[in-house]
Amino acid sequence: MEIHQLRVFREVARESSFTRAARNLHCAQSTVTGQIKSLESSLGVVLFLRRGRCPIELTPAGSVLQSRVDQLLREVDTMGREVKDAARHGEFGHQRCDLRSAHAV
Amino acid sequence: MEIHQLRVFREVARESSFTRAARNLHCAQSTVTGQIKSLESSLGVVLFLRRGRCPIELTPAGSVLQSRVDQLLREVDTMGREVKDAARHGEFGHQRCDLRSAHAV
DNA sequence: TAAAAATACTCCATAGGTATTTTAT
DNA sequence: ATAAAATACCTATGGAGTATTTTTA
Repeated sequence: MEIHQLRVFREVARESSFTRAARNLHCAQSTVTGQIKSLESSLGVVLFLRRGRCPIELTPAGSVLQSRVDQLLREVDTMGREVKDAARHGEFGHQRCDLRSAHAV
Repeated sequence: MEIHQLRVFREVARESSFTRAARNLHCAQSTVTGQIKSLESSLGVVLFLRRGRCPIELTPAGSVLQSRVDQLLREVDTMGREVKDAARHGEFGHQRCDLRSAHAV
């Protein structure tokens, strides 16, 4: 289970469509299929019932994931923002914060 | 930022050492270095101050990440468990839960 | 038959390893 | 000198694409 796979999952579940999710995510439909497949195999569960035709349907496992994934991705994004903020205007009374020189090789 | 990178980060921060983290995670020291580097580059920040010698030290950005990552990974693991549980003994009064046949190709 | 997902294939990026070098104590 | 991290290099996996096939409403 990886974060980028959860983002793909969220979009597929929201759209009930691999094709529309791919359009919204600016990637190929086969990429979405692959991401969902590898997410499913890492979890050991099937998340969507495919019927060769839109709209696809969530399995019980997929429903549970959908009910959790939004909140989790929000927390991930918040965490990322806070980490970046700490690097930018963070605690410089903390000695040896040579982040800029370390960054600018 | 990916989940496996956050697991590596958590262990490095806990141990204050790339080498010990690698041992605990059963992987090579250079793998840990690489994971932390790619995490840092995806976030655009430096997380550890390296001094060619143990123990390494967290930057302000690294400290913020450390203060959040445990909780987040716990939620990830909980979510994974719940998804698997839903597939195993989940809502079978929900019609067409043919997960087993879909699984056993 | 038409729209959507799966598949086959190719390509490239990167995860992960071993061996070595650099660095700081 | 020694212990730890960085680096160089190699391989294998998998992410991402295009083109095609399969499926079902």
